[in-house]
Amino acid sequence: MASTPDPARRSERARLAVLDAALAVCRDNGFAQLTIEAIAERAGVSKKTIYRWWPSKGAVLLDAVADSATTLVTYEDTGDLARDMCAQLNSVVAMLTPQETSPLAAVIAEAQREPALAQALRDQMRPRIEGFEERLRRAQHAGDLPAHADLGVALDLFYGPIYHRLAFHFGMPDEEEIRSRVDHVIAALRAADPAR
Amino acid sequence: MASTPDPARRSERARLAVLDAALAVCRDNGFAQLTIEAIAERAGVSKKTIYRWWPSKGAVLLDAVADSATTLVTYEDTGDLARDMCAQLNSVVAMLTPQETSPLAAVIAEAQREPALAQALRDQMRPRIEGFEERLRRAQHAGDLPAHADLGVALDLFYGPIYHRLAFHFGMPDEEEIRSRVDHVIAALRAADPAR
Amino acid sequence: MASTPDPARRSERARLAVLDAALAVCRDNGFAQLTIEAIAERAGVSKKTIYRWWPSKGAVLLDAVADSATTLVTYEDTGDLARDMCAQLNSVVAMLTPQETSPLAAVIAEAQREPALAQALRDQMRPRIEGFEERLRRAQHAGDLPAHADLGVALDLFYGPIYHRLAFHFGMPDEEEIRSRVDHVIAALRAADPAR
Amino acid sequence: MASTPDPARRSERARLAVLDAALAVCRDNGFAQLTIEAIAERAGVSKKTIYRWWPSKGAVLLDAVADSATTLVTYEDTGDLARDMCAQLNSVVAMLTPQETSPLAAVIAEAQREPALAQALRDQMRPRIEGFEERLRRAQHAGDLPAHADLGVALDLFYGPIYHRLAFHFGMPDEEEIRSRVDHVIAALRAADPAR
DNA sequence: AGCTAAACGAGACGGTACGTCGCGTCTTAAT
DNA sequence: ATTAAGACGCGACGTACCGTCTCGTTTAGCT
Repeated sequence: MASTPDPARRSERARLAVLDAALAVCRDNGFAQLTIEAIAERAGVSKKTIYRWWPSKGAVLLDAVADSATTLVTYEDTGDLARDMCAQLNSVVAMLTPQETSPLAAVIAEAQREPALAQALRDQMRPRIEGFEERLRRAQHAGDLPAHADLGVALDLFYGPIYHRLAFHFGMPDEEEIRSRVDHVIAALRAADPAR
Repeated sequence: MASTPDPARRSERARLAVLDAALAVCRDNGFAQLTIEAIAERAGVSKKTIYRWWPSKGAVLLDAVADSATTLVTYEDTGDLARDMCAQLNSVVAMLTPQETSPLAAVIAEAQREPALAQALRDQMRPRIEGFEERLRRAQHAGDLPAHADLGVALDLFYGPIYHRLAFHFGMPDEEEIRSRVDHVIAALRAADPAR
Repeated sequence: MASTPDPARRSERARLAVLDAALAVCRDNGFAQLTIEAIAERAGVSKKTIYRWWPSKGAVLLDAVADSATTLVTYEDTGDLARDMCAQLNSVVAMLTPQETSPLAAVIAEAQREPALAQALRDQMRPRIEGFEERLRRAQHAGDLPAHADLGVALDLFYGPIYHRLAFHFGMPDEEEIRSRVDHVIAALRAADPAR
Repeated sequence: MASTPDPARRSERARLAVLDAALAVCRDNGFAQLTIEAIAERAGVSKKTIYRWWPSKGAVLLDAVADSATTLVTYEDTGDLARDMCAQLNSVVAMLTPQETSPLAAVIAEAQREPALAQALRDQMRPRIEGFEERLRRAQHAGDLPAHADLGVALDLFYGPIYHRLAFHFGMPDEEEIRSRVDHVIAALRAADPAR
């Protein structure tokens, strides 16, 4: 059995060239022009090499985005929850701006077509969500949030505005808008009564 | 010059067949199989006819979705804001379930590729948003929400969770989850202090 | 059932452009460069159009050769069998010269790889062989050949030298060589004793 | 400079495995499946090894065929020219049967695409042709053929029928057909008058 | 009611990208 | 240094849809 190639023989040069090219094509030519052939040509790599190591162009892009966004996994803790959340959300917004040429936006869009990519994207999100929850738990211990605050609700409400805007191309929220939404969400989490 | 066809001569039969076929293909075969050719074949219509009346397959789908979701424009007013919002959001969730074959989800996904479709989608959303804002203003007059509540924040926070889930295929929220998020948002809107 | 396209809708322009391009590419670039893509590009035609109407590149070439060699079907009858056979064989030799860029040689070579093409080639040869046999029968009636002369042997011996040379790239026979072989064959047919 | 490898270091095991595999793949899977990769896999040899020692897959096949047909170089001399020629031709026919999987037929077909292989094939044929001519010269000395018989004509006419059949897939001649053609050719060579 | 111009079905067309195959070159590790 | 293994850049393969374009054939609106 030899269905999957031997990773030991993999060319690091080709791998990096492909990931770079994927980001470059997306940034320069937009999502629509982002084809396997364009990536291959820009990377100076054969299509075969791409297909050997990635199942789809979405997977290439996901890898590329993941490589270029490792910082997002860790959540700062300045002691000011609102400030930390704003920093994090503004980083995400920056990655999604401009929406038409954002590799991350492209991955998300592609995931709507490819269930397999959606799965991979979700897997890749998991550590970030854990970082998020950890930060929130620290806030709970610090007394910034009540102990009973629902972290699932928090995740949806903190991140929801960004993806609501993304879905309908309403334009990404600016820093002020982020701030007001963060404040609302923190207020909600503090006000919520689990005994309702 | 006769670049645009005469709408008076338009075949209603063909129009309905196309819209039905678009929904049917999306539901039966999923987003990936949703091509103009598949719609044309299923509708028993020539591709030319589709291209004569719609600029793209996304536009067909948007029309089809709009036709099948006219009820969403108007917001109920039972006097209970939380209940009304839950009803509305549950309707949206129902339209997006299952995500893989939801025509609305497909339109949103397609809009990520086609800026023109994104524009059309936004235009088509406007009356719904106005309905939403109207309902919220009634809530303000009824004293359910403070007069200074930010309707933009409200829109993002009420709808955000759905599209956050959609983007990453986290699974649509169930009724209970909707309820808890709606409650949080209403609490946030009540708690927020504009003088901050 | 609609596996084969409707010939009534076929574009004559495209058909001729393809056949011309096939011959041109073969003549200009040689057999090795003769690809479907090269033909399509030269013809200003999409690959799909070629695949719609021909099963393989060999079939295209066979059609092109057949169109350009209709004259070979009919055998002259000047009353001089040797002269007529030489004329015919020299025509064939001309079609096979130079061997490296001869479309007919290419068809024959391709037929070695594609049994289906070999069949088509044989079918397309049949009327020529009938013309050959008819000419020989006239020679028999004219007393130029004995009545018992074996036409199968005649076919093999008249044409054999050309294809022997072709197979091993010995160089096509010139007119003098053709003449001597024709004379030998006629002598053989006259000398043969069926009662052996 | 070390462009050519050192033959002394050549692995005889690999060499034989490659030649065997070439014949085996040709016989088992036919000409179309006969690729360098298939040979390498079947031989348990790396592609690099093949490319180190042979310029092309045709060359491999030619070597393989030559190794397996050394007997054809020498012409028997039983004193009966017709019988000896029939024996020789029947041997060739046997090598070309069945045509679709005959390695020799494959070499000839391949030589139509690769001029370099055609040259090598011709070179490899030379000793056989010399054997042929020698046999014919003995026939001349024995009085079986006239002294002025044209050996070039003889070569074309004796071998021509086989390659005529091969080119058009008419089916190889059986022993009886070989016999009748040989008899005709001998008759022609005896009848020909060089003073014509 | 008949005429005529459009919209219609069908589907061929020139393209672009797809995902695959085999080529001939190359790199690596193990004899 | 040659070998087995196999990744690599390359280019052609045959396919799928795209959006455009004829074709006859309805069919709707005007005479």
